[in-house]
Amino acid sequence: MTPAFLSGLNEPQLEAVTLPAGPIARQAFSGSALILAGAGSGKTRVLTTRIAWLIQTGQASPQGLLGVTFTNKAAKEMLLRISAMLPINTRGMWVGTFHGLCNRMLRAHYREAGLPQLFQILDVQDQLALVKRLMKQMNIDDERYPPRQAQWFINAAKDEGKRAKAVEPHDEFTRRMTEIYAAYDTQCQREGVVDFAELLLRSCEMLTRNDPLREHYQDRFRHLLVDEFQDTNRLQYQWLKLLSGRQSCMFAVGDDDQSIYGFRGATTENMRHFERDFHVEKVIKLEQNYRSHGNILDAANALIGHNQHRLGKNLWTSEGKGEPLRVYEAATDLEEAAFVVEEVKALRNEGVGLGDMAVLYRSNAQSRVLEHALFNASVSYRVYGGLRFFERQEIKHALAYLRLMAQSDDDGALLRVINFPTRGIGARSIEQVQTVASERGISLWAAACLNTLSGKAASSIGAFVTLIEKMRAATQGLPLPEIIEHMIEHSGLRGYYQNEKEGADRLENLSELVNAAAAFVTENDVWLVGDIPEVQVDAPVAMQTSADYETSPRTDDVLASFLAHAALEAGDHQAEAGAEALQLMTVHSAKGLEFHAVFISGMEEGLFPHENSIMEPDGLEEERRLMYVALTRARRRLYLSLAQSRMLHGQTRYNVASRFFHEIPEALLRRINARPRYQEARARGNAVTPLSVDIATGIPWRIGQSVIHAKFGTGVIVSAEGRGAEARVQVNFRSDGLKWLMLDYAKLTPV
DNA sequence: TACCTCCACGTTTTT
DNA sequence: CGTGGAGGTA
Repeated sequence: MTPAFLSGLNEPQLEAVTLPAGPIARQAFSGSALILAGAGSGKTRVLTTRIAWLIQTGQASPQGLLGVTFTNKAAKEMLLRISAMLPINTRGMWVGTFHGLCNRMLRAHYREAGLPQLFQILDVQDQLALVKRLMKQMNIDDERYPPRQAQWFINAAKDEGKRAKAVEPHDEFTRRMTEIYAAYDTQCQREGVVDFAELLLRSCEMLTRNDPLREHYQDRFRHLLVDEFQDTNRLQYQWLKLLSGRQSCMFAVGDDDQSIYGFRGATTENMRHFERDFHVEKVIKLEQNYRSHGNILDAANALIGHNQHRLGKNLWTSEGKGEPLRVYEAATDLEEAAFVVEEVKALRNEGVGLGDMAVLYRSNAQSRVLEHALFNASVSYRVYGGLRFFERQEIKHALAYLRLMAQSDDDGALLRVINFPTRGIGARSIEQVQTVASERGISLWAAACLNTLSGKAASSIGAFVTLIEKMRAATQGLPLPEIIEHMIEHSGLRGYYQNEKEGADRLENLSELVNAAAAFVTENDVWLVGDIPEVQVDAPVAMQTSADYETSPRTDDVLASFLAHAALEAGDHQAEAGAEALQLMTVHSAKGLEFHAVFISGMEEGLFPHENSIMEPDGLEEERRLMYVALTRARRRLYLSLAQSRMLHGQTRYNVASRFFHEIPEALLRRINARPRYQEARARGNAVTPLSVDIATGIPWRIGQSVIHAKFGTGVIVSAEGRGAEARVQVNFRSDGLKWLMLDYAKLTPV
């Protein structure tokens, strides 16, 4: 009998879903599979159907498999689809993000991991604050050693699986960074906090060190299924390997052509390593695309074909060719934006939903001009990438109070709120506490609790300590939303924002936090008491038992879970409000999404591909993959637009068209306007400055003029100086960058 | 302590 | 051109 959920799959999809797995072969890991799934080829469907099939056919129990994704959204989607196919409760399944699953594991085995029971998770902001604090304490010059770079260094090292002592310092800079890293780790341990990368690293170390524990999980997870495998970094791959036993089958789905997070340590090498380490016999390719029309796919295939390092695949569709790609060349960024607005309005009038259109750009800075134009035209739009709910100032303050109540050694939390709202604890008082803390190697909270402070500090800080302890005592045993309610009231946050002029929104967000907590409790009650106990291991190691969890969840546990949730799932980048809004986002954010119509704006050398990427080893190839992602977002209509001049960093820049135009067959492109000429643009009042050179020759050289040079190829005149025979122009060449040329000698041809 | 002014900086960012 | 952080001043 064929399960209903298998119907409608195409041949390779079906093959992937029903690939024999398990102990058929004797070789370790055999049965593992790599699914090379192109954009829009039904990757998520294959992954979830595979899970359903494994369970339905009795090859796996819901508890015996592990499903890993990168985003919370993908994890939710996966669970949703599984429960649509099978009548099972997905709640206790180990399906989640790398970080979420690591968090779960570390909570269950906090002693083995060497962590306090209620360890807190630092988000990016918290982490940076800690690094800064530490560097100040260590007297490190933050000019020579910028804290951001230290943070980057630490995360990069952790993503490689390296502790400070494993880093080899080649020079003074890395030596210093390593020092900071070591101190940072010590401090985190002292405070009982972990950053994102630490969740992974700590899990890996625990599993490596603790044989019974590792064997327990290896034995339990017979099937490991990984989404977006091309985005895994070394550490994540190591984690997956540690969880795979001799009986385990790994099912990895990914697309090397959509690997766009190399700058964060993701490496497609993992795909090659995977084939080798897990004895993958056959790579299944999903190449039929269900999203886009043929011309769009042809363009994407042609473009990505310029990359050298590929596993190789070609998308195709059974749909027609559709429309050509529309290319619009504007004189200025303002004109480009105006074009987008007009076209969006036209499409809307044709019946295309605003929410089914997106404007993509390479970098966030490009959104401003677009927003401005859209706002003036009263087109509703939504920009991705703003502050998320749990990252808002008032929410961070509230969370800091909660963190302090749960786990007082959290210095970052203490520093955030010890004088917010102001309660007369100035820098001097805090300094006193810090001195005591560092002298004795204890947390700020512990230092504040000692009676060693003098003068004004003693009483004000004593009052703060009492405040926190009172709130803790008063909320003991209360449901989470009431705890938060109480805290907002008694911490003084409510009072503070009530007096603020712009406090209304913030107060609203604080109420929203209470709602979020209520929702969290409702959604997770089973998880808290029901799931963790089965992680019990009967092994001769000291390990907490299920008994710890069988009673109803302690207030602290619920609070800690909620705080972890807040850190790991900071919320949507912006509320879903008004789905009928044009979507504005970076190409990175667009990954995984699709739209009827897509505008890729800023198709210029220096912007896309980004100038900084050209220097990096795999930089251009990653930019091309990024472009590939951008192209494949569109279902029916695709616009590529560029501006000859654009305001960037307060200066007008003149860029040439992106090289990616030359990598797409001209037959697929339709240029929908004549190349604007600068004179005309100027006449229309656009900022195109005439060249200050004396035009003795009669050739109307102008700033922004596109030219061709016999040796350097195409470029744009960027600036000029001198007159007559002395006249020189600076030209921005596509391949060779900026060059100064004597007008009299260089044989420039206007384009 | 709060506000203001000046200066430096300016890819991408699932967790 | 805008922003955010740091530092100075009322």
